[in-house]
Amino acid sequence: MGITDRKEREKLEMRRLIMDAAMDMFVKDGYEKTSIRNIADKIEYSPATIYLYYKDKDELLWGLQTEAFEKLANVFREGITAIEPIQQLRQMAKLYVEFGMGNPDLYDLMFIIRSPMNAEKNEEWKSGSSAFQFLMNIIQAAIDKLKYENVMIGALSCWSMVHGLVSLNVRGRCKVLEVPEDKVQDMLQIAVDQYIDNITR
Amino acid sequence: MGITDRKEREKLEMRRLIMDAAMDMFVKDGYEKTSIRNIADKIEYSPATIYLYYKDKDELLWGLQTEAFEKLANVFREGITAIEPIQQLRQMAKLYVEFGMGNPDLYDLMFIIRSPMNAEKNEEWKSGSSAFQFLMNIIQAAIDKLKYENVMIGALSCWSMVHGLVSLNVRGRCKVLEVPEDKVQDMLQIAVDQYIDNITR
DNA sequence: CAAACTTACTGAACGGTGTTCATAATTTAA
DNA sequence: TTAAATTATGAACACCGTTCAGTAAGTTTG
Repeated sequence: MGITDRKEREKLEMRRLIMDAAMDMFVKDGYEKTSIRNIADKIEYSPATIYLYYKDKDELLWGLQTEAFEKLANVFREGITAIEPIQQLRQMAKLYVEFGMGNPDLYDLMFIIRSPMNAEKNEEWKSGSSAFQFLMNIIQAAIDKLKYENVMIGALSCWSMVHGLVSLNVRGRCKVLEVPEDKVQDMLQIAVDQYIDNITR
Repeated sequence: MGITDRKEREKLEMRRLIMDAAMDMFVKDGYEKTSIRNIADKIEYSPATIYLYYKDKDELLWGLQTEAFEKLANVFREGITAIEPIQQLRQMAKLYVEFGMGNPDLYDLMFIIRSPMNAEKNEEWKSGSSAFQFLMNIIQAAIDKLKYENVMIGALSCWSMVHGLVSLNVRGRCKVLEVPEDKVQDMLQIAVDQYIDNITR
């Protein structure tokens, strides 16, 4: 039955149409402007139609999040060129911070916003998991040269450090430093480098 | 003129009434349930009345944030008993994490939510600043025993570490660890302790 | 004391949000 | 061609923050 196949295809195309419009708006106009109604407007469908393809907004955001993680994965794939694990860790940390500072809305979606973490609880946040696994692998490979005793706690610590720096910045808490914007950016990189210095034996 | 004084008093009382109701709801029911309309309901006034005492919701949240910082300051005042600066840092970090994990909604307000950071930009986030200053003082006092070269970068690093741990948790990103809830809590403390070990000479 | 003025408060509305559902339009099957 | 199934939507619901004309209360003045 070819019709069923076409229907299947059309369903996927519609989902793509919605996803792409949503991602566009998200990257260009940020989270706040990305409402179901606005997305519907953009693709010239009724808001109700979107609900035929996505259960609710959370599910849609969860889809966006997954794509955002693919973006970050690509950044890592292309940017981590070193062979030496410690160097890899350095590159990874730098790329992470750059990604976060350069795509604050996507970063929000991936690591800060509460919403999409509620959708499909049993999908286990697969996209995020694999990024974390990637970090764990690097730390595992470098464990002899690191002061960490436990790979998972090490990975968590690394991640927390860079996430802490990025998220405090993204959410405007670095005002307390009373230091100009670009100076803060430098401080972040210094802090990251210093951190890796401190955890290497 | 006694009347003007009374009016002044009544104005302050009304602001307190609103603040208290808002704080109550925030702590008890979280951010989402705390709407202007709900607060108005609780204090048995019209929503419009609240706007006679607070310019907008941001200003109200900013007030809540300030009070939350006072709470945290009290936690520090009572909980930091050590004399030795490194020990003080240890205590502070522990208290910070406990506070964040124990009061996730307040933590949100103080360090994650975007809203109240827009209100009154020139007030310079005084409440947050003094908490950071407090951290800087401790690090300054311990600088000889720390691997930091710069007090501010050191303080930023410390803060980022604990904030990273807490905020990843509060926002449900620690699911990737695939480890039970209480185990994560332990890992946090280990990570914090380890971090302080790593930055001490 | 009554009238004029000032202040405090509110109901109703505006434009926005996510979401649902009966109904209409279209496509497929008989 | 007609009946059945799918797909799309308009209108509504219940929220949200916010504004503003109008009312009610308190204060000052004649």
